[in-house]
Amino acid sequence: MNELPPRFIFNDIEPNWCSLWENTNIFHGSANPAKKPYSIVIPPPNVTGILHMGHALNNTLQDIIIRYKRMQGHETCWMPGTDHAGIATQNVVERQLAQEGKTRYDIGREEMLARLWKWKEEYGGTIINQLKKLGSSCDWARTRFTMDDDYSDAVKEVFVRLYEKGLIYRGRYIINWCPRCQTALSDEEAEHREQQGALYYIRYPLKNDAGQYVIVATTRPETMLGDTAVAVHPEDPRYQHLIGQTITLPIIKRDIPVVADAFVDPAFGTGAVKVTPAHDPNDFEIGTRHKLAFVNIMHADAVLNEAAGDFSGLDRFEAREAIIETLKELKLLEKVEPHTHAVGHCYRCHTVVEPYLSQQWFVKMKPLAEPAVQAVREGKIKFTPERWTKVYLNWMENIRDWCISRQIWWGHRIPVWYCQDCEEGQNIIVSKTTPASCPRCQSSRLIQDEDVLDTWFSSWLWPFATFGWPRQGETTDDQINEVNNDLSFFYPTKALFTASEIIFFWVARMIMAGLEFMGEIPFSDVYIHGTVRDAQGRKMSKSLGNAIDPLEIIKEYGADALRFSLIINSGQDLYISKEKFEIGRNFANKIWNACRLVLLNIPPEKRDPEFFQTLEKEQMDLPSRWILSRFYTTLSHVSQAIETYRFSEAENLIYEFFWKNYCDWYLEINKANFNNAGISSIIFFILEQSIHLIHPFMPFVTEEIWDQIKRNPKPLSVQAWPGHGPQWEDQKAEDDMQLLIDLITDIRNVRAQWRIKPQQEIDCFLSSQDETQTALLQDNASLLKTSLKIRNLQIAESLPKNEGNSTGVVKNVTFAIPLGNIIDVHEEQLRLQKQHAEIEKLILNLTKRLQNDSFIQKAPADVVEKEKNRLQELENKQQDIKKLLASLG
RNA sequence: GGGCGCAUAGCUCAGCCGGUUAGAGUGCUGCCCUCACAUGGCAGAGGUCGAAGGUUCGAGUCCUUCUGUGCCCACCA
Repeated sequence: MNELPPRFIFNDIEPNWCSLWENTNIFHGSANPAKKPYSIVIPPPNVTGILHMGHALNNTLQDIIIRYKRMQGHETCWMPGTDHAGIATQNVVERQLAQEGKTRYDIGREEMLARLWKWKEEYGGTIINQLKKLGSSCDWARTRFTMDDDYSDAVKEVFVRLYEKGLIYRGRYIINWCPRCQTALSDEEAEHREQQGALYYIRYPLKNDAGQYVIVATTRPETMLGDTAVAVHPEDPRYQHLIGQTITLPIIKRDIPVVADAFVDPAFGTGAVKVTPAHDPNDFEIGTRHKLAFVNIMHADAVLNEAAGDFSGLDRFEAREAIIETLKELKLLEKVEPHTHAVGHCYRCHTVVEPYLSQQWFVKMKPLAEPAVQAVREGKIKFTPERWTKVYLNWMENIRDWCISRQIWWGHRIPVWYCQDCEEGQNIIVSKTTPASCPRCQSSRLIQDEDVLDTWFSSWLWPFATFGWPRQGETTDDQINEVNNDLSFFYPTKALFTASEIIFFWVARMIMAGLEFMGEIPFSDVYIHGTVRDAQGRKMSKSLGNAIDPLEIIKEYGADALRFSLIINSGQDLYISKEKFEIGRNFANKIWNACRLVLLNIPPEKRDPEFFQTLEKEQMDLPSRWILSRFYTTLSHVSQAIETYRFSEAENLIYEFFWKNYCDWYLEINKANFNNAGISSIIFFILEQSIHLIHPFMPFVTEEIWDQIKRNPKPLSVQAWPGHGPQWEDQKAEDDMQLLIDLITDIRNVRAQWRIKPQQEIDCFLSSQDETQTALLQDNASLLKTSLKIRNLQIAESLPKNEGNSTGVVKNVTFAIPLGNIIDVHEEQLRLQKQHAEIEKLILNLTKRLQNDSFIQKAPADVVEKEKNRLQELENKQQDIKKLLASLG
């Protein structure tokens, strides 16, 4: 045991535990009717992902609770895996291609998919390995990918079922289009950011009234090339005469009508709106209502097309400039006002998205949302913190249809075929497998839809597709049976941990899918943790260069340090700088060194954590009764905190107990008492139990210590959580010990004040009017003597005459330290006077309160009682201080 | 434009149901390299709990308004 180093060498130790845990498969869970299930599913990181602080926080939280539940004897399963991340992954491989000077169209779909899979095989495991380094106790053997064969099967099954139910439809609508990725995006995938733009006021001349014009205002003047009407509010008095008139659209010279539509807000701009049905969602509505023409002026890459006349070939932003110039020349630009507005950006490549008219597949959301709203309203699913409930409900109640088709190649291809020999609109075949012929006309000229599904259309099945759905019940072979058991055993899962940004993308949709396909909620608790930011409050990002790499922290401070530090700061959003991780590093080191002290002083044959339990509690000394009480109250508070998802509080309790109680007091007091069988039994017991308590938070250092202790061949990860010990909880012991601690602290203060050398011994007189207190002091005389380096300790009814004593009062105990001529009487007086004044103030306030009839009548009796006792105590103390002052002369 | 947070020691934050003298970490000051740990020990200084009202016997804690700050949602072109 002598080779235990004085530092916790995490770099050597952590990888060993990672591989041992994984190789022994101890985190594997399977249907086990003898135990209660506890399951969570990981929010699958993108295969393109590399571990950032958000992942580290998210996964540490999950690991804490799953380790805790595992130790409590649940059959646990933490399902790991990755998400194929359609657009993100395709972008990565497209960038590789670009270096070869190629695009995906150059190499074709098949070759591109081959490259994508190759990339996935090569790099897709990166983040999983990084999660392992964190200590995540996932059921690694189960690791799933959202494009695994059976997972794809689930996705197709879902598409077919929804289609057959009439909840999936195809249609031409305005969607968010990313001109760079050249695909449709859902509303959630368009991130709106405030931007400084301009509002352009343009004159639109009336056709039959030379010189007259209407002024319209727009932020995107280039879209005027696609205008097919001008709209005004039907009751706007300014424009009554215009309704039904014709306008000649400048530049393009198209005749367009003025229509009346209640959508128009008369207060905004000029109250007249240009209508571009093919390039704006509202205009699309107006266009539909008034049967206007839909003129698309852009190619898929946002370059203007032939419909733009002279401007065709220009990019949309170039066209904007050109149009403005032209309008100026034509004297049709009335004015330009600065205008800030929210502009949508692609959440993957940050290009400004274009509202674009195209044919896409949609999911009708209202019918799915209703039960999902219900489940949350009825409290079947609870959000923590609770306030996110409202955010969820608000979104769900205003939910819009979900555009699920993407014009990319990496993903689940839409299971739809079009018959070339059937009429448009009647030619759709939806099928899980490739159909041989058209069921209507038997033609075999079928073409599969080119598009793939939104990545989230597979992610939303994660809680049950990962457990084998939908093969459940389809066959009876043994392997499938096991799958079936897993699904019914582990579904629904218990808790979901994620960040607030993901509520709409994923959480809400999983709830809908769970209810729709499993008939049951996917999880009962949703824990929303804070965002990790840098010290200035900015989001951590690679482009800002302010990111702290969790892997760097693991290398420098250890995974335990990373985990502990993140969690202790996780009460709200986290503002992280490197120094924040020192607390975890220092604590891990402290635990390690406490272990060294204990192991170096108690040889293996003498390690007996059961021995003390054969002793009568009354025979134990105060510090022992105190530390046992502290341990068991801490244990129950920590358990409670974890159960209610108050993780930072749990860590605070542990930190306080282990460091401040166990190390600073119990071990310090008993350093010389290792040969006492009772004491060393307790020292060992508390150490051993503490590492159980700490293990979910800091698995590596505790596992290593457990290994050093060698009490049981199985890893600490699968040991039992400590049982409760109400018989050891002892408030009296805690109070008594606190008195001694306060007394010792005060006397040390005196030593420090008068510059008494640490090694110098002193004499000390103690006195108390209270018999039980006197007894307490006498019983613990040796503790006081060693803690304070006291040569002669005298406990008497009164203090000796003051001849150069420094004195003080703690509760009802007075003390005097004879120091002779080093005492400056004046300073000593000042110190006591200051104390006296403080107490005077307290007494005054308290007396006032106790004299208030309302307080006596209305406050609870125990509060009044407490206050009375406190007043009594303060008055005694004041008397004591007066005496001490008098003795100074 | 709506909605939601946050504001407590120099800094970062705890403070659950309103009830003793508001806590911790870090930083700062002083003393200690005492044979587990200087990533340590002991002791200390430091707060009118953002502002103003209100409810209450009693408010950091509940209510209202305001100020500052952060986030989310939204089809005012």
